[in-house]
Amino acid sequence: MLLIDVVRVSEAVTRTSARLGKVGHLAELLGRVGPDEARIAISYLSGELPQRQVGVGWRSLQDPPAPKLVATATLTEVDALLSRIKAVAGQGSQAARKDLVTELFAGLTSQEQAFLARLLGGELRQGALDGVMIEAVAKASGAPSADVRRALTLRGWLPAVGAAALSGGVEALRAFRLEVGRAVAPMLAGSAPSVAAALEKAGGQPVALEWKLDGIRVQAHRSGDVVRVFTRTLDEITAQVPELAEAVLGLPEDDLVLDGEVIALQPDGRPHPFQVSASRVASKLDVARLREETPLSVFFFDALRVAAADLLDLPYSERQEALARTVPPGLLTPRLVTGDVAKAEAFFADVVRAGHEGLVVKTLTSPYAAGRRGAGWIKVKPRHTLDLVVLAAEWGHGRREGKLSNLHLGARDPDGGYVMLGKTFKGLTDELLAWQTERFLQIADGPTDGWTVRLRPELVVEIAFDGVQRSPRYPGGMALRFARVLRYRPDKRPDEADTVDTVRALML
DNA sequence: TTCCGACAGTGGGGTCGCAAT
DNA sequence: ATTGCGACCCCACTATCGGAA
Repeated sequence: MLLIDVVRVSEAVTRTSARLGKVGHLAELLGRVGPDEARIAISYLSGELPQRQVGVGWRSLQDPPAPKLVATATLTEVDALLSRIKAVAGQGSQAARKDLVTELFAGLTSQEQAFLARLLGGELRQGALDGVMIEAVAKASGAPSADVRRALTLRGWLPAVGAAALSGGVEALRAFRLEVGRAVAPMLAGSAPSVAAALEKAGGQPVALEWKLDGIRVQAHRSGDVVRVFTRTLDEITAQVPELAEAVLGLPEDDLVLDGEVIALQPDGRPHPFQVSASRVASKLDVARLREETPLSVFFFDALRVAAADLLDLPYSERQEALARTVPPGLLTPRLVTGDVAKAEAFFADVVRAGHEGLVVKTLTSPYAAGRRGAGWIKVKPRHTLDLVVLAAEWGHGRREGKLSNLHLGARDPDGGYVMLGKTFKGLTDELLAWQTERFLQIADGPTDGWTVRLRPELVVEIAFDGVQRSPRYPGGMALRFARVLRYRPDKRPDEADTVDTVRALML
């Protein structure tokens, strides 16, 4: 199959707004792709590369070579070249990699070049990723989408699942099993604004409340004396977290898959800032020294496999029993089972007082349904707010083209002026985007680089955020974590906005 | 007919490792 | 030594579609 066939389908999918229409276009193509190329086609059309990353980003694609006029490149050829680029990028020379990128793009028409550039940049933007592709694979193969989804949970990679479905149908899908040593797609949580709201979502039944630790999600696999550890995106980090391997090897079972969180704790048990945990887990050099300085702790909260028995389909309460039989209390995430709102709120106050992030509320009956947010797990975190001044705004991309979107936020400096604390584009409705674009252009001030529009500091906006973190980037040395717009405050003047001192107090 | 769950899109700050400057 | 880039860790929120109620 030619690359251009895939590009044409991608363009048709982009033009179609109805989800079922997108599925139809994708399924039609999957119906005529050969078995060797199914994996590649599914990968490209769900917005990823079979190689995952190849070390080529938007910057490397700034000056593409002259395009060809006739499309002749096959999927197999393009895939092989990308594999070579990945291999070269892994062993050094930027120049060699650049030559291969040029060779690849020189063999493509401008239409194909544009597609591949977006694919490499991770910005396909055709309105279809895994969710839509699952339906397309189901339609093209004749298998129920539930079987496709289930196989994806266990295998963690849709192109492999899709290729199996297209060649072997539902039988092939049902042959996928949890395999120790290969990561499972992790179960994700939705969110609620308060503990009471989370309990209500759970339907008034007793629920489990678990401490939410602000570290790195880990999935630990043990087979005999071999332990492997994976992140939420299924990347392996075994070498970076030796503490975790040792902890798992100390357990009485040797055929295990556990779900948990690693976090750097201070000697008094309070958590380090998230940056410290993230830095520790990301560092690959001199891990032995780093673990002396910043040891990691692990807390497990779920068991997917214990003593060679798969537990994913069991209700959460039964997985908990298996977990408690296998893992000593010191390695378990603190939890409380209750249906009582007052008790739940007291537990929430406990976790916040201990310096942790919040709670995850879990229904006792839900199976381990990977990849779907909001089903059985709901996170609750405390929310801070500040009234800040809009200092500038940036023009948006994609569906926000032509709208001023990303706000630069400033706190008032009591000595005069404003100190920038970060940016946000979150929480804006289309109506608000339209309003602020018009309003900002009235108060635009000073030169623009064509991207950022500086504003007279006149508008006050109420911002919600999760916390204040140290920042090397901003002049005040601090930045807001996960800032989002709640509403504009036309009732407030800029000289009534919150001050940098208020923000600094929140960081301590 | 209305409601609501799932999905895609739009980007945020911080950090590491690597190659080039 | 510093800088630019790619990748990935954490993530909130809105709009939309289409099946469920």
